[in-house]
Amino acid sequence: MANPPQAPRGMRDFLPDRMILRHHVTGVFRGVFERYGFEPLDTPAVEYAETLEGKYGEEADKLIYKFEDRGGRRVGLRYDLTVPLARVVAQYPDLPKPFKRYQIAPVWRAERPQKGRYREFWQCDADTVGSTSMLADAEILAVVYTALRELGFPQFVMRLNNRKILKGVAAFAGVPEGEEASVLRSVDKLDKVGEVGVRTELLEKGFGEDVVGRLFELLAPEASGDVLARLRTQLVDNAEAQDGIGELEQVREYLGALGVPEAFCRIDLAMVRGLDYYTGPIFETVVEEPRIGSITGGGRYDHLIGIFSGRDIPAVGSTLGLERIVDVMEALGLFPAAKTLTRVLVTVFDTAAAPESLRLAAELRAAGVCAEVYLAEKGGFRKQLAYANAKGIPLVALLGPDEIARREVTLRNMADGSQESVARGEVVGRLRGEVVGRLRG
RNA sequence: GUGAGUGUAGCCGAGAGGUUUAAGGCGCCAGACUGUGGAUCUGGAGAUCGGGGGUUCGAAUCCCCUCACUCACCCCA
Repeated sequence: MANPPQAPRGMRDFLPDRMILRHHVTGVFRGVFERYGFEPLDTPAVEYAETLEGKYGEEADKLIYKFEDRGGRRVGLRYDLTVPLARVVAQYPDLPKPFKRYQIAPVWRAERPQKGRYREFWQCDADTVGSTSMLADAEILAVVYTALRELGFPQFVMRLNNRKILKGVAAFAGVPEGEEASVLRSVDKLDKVGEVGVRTELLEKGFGEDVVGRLFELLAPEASGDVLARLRTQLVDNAEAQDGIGELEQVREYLGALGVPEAFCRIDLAMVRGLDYYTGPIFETVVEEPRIGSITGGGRYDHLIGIFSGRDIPAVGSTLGLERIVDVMEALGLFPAAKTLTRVLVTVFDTAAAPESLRLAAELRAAGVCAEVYLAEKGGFRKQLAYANAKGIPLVALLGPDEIARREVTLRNMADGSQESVARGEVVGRLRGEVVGRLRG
């Protein structure tokens, strides 16, 4: 083993026990997406490089996996699911609008791997294309809320902000033209490094005391009262900011009507999001424990599709980060223990008895029960029970010469070792309740 | 891309230049228990100490390079 085989850096294998958890999560997401009327879409892992480039921002562009195909064409692995969606919408102009799609698929980023961040990871996106209404934005947030709640998350915070407000804040503070992004990047770290940390960083970047001071006049967390009402008066002269404030007020109202409790949302003026293409409301979800960064992220991007089609089409959406969500759920113990989906192991006593075992397994499967046959004609029940135990299969159907002669099956419960004899004809009826298509809680 | 740390059997992990023919635990295999798992006992297999080069009479132990992993920065799910 001079050169042990391994998966590429930052990319991982998912063994069955892991895949069961991931399927559980994506299954819940798919159900929620479809319940809200989003339809499935898939796109290639590879896009032409020019499709991907110049959409995310200067820093992010460097993290796109790029290479040449056999024909010398510059291509790249998709960096997210939003840009491919924009491409699709531009390419198929006849899609009825609003177009609501979801996509659950891997994306790639050539970053240095770290806690909660991988080079290959899955995003679960829901986006609405063709509506400028805040109904669409609120719906996206409701989808995120519903999905996380359905997974069993007891608490999380969806942070809301608006790019239009951020622009207004920068203007109010007197941030020089073209320096807004730099300022906002620092502001984004507020919850991480604190006000002092952000002030220090901004001063180090060369911004004046007055600029930084005015910035924090606006960013000051509320002692009481309403952030948006306060901003209304502070940014009274900035039409765009007023617009953004109005949007958030509307989102807030709709969210209430959609049944999303206020405790799960927070207007957070210091939340920025890194991607360039956002134009209006932006959102992300964080959990207190464990600290792992955001588990969802999204926002409105009214000009992205126009880059491809020449005609702007408004859009809004959010992504749910599969690996981070799985990581958090594990840390929180939100997964029921399950190493396998198989509910019953049917034993094979010997060559002569094997057909009986196969017949039983076939009947169980036809009834929808996940059933496995032990794949050897010898070895004894000892080995077969040890196998069931190791795999975590909860039930074993023992089928030896005695049972076959008596037209019975011995059902053994692996959890407590209890056994009972069941008439051969009643076994399937007895186990029908064991139908499983997914992880059970 | 920048910085720091780690790398010893499938996994965890002692050893820190010379009785190391490299502990121990988990797991694995076999037997006690030839129709019954998870407990216990006994025995067994499995490592040229990430890879390459160097220093030395002697290297898992020191130096250099390289690869991988972890953490932080940047950025982000």
